[in-house]
Amino acid sequence: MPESTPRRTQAERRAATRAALLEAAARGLSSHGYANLALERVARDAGYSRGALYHLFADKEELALAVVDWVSELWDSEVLQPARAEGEPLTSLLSMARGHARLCRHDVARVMLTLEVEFTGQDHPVGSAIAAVVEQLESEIAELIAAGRRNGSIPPGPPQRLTAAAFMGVLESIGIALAGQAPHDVELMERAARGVLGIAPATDAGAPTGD
Amino acid sequence: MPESTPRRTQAERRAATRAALLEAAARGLSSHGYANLALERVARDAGYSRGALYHLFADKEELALAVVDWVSELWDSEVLQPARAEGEPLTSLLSMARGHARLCRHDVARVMLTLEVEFTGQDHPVGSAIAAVVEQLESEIAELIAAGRRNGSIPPGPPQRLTAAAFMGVLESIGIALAGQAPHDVELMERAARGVLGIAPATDAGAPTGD
DNA sequence: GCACATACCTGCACGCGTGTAGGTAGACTT
DNA sequence: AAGTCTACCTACACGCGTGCAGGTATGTGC
Repeated sequence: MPESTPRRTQAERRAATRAALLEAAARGLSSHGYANLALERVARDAGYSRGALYHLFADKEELALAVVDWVSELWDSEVLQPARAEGEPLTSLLSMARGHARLCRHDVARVMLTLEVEFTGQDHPVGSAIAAVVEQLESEIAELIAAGRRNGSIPPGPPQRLTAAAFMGVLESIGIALAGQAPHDVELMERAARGVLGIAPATDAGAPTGD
Repeated sequence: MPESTPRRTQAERRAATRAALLEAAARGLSSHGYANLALERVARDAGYSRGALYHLFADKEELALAVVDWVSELWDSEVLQPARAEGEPLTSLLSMARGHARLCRHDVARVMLTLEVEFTGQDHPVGSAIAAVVEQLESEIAELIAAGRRNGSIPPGPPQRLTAAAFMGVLESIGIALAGQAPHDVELMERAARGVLGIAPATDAGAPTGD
């Protein structure tokens, strides 16, 4: 939003509008996808007109790529880094699952899923961008799985790449299935994560049983 | 495809073209989504022109609804019915997981995921249609979970509706993650399914370990 | 075999969305 | 304080896709 313009420097204005547009674009992409997203809506949503948008971004594609970049960095700092801080591979993976569950409340994570689904099969720059991000994440996951299998905390199973892909998919799907839910989600996310890894569920006796 | 027209009755022609258009539309929806799907492409893909399409379907919406119906019935006969044939709830659920893994090779299952993602949040007739289908499936899954928990084959856990939603999500995500893969997918699908249900992995010793 | 119905096609009007050009008001330079 | 630069807006041209109307050819009832 352009606020009441209390005498700001140009750089500040630029950064502020850019951020507002990026956030609006992220929300738009998350719920409407790329092709079905009208830039008029994005700009209007952020409190500007399409002119401002085209002044800050070359075209629709560049805007989407910026969003992908932003989301990717968010995921990296909010989920990946904390997970890496854990020493043990399995603990790292479960930490990722919990972190992702938290992130999904801001519906930012939905952007990834939406774009991934929309572009799989095509070869569009935006599609390649999220594909690259996902690929990167899956590599990291695959390595953790390998390490966990080596030190015995994760039992053997299907090939690492496949398992990693499944792990990633589970994170995404459960994330959207439970977006904006009660803290149950963290437990469900962990159960599912353990499942793909082939690990027996944590011995929880006090879990709620019905609905 | 219109074939070399070896003297067919009108009903036959109608049915044949309708089927061809439906299949092409399903493929199109699966890879391009609804909004981004050009009917010219669909018709051309099926070997006809847009005129034929508008002759058999009132508009784009009706076509999409027909596809949803078709896919829903396919899922029902190929996955749900066999699963229901099993007596035990847990066995039924795992059967569903395996059946879905098989179906995903025909990329028909992708249609559901694509449309679901595209329309969540909107209130478009097509969105409501797949939402209804998914809702129906989740109900069925929830009941199976409840039954399994009652007879002790499935341990207690988060509320049934949530668990069912997660189960469904896992089916979809793993389905697309492994579309067109080797038979590993069935095992991975089962592991993940067991995971959301909170069940210890099957004691498999002979599974491949690396990639 | 003639009139009719139906499968299917081509051409047109309209809406919507992107990208661009030209204009205004506020910020930086000297 | 005058000139320039930049954030931002409005207005237009263009492409693309949907839906419809009018046409041809092929099956169907009498």
